[in-house]
Amino acid sequence: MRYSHQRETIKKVVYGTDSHPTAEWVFRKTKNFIPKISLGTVYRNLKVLAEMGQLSVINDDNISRYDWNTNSHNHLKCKQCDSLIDIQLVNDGLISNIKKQFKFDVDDVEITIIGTCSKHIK
Amino acid sequence: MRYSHQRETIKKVVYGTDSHPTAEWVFRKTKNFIPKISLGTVYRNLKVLAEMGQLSVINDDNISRYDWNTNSHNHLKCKQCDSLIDIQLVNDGLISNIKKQFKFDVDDVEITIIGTCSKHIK
DNA sequence: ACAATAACTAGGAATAATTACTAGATAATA
DNA sequence: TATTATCTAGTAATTATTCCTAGTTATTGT
Repeated sequence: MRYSHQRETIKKVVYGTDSHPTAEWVFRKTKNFIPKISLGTVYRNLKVLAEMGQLSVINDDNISRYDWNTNSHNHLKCKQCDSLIDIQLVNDGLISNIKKQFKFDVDDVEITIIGTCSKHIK
Repeated sequence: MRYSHQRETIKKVVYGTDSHPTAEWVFRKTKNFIPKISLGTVYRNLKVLAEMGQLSVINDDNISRYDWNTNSHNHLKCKQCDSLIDIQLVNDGLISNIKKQFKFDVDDVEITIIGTCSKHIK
């Protein structure tokens, strides 16, 4: 893996927000630093960064969003403002339970709580 | 909402499998009964059936899959065979906990356990 | 049974997100 | 500094899905 200015900049952009941005958003932000960057480059580098474990990919309503937080964590998704908020749920015993009950080797537990955030509860 | 042979057939196809099929799969299967059905019709009717609460939509790796099981339930996703298996996790107190801790009104809890199913553990 | 009509369909065009391709640019290396 | 393997910009292609439209069909009142 060779050094690339584009990749480093893309990484900094993702690391600089908690908004779980889309590729398009990262593209627009990165253009501020590298005006001639192309969308394909953004997609390719987001993918390799994810493969290297330097960021994680969230599947939100059939579009990919990216997250600098690679620790296992969960999300609150507000239907009103479409925002994703990081939370940490403790699932003590869940994984070993699944393993026992279903003979299923767990790699990851994805939990998304869908609803309405405090800002939008009337 | 008028009766439609196409919609009823699409519904039967989804209700006849546990495989959480994609629109494409439903399209191919439905063609066995209505050879001239169009993919657009399948998409439109899967959408209205979901809106009517007669089936649910699962977001799997940026493609939509459909499930006759509209009760709240969770999934095991095997990375080897790409299958989704229904499970029922009890989240006693989780929802009220979220409500209290984050002032977040919960509509739905999506849990997907990713890993390797019993068939593919070596 | 029949006409009127609103909802539905097939077929294809359009859109959105993402990936693939290619000629030229650039980082690493000797 | 020359070589070269990897990377990029720009664009074409692909995939999943939605939109559009002329024609079809289920429903309703007569």
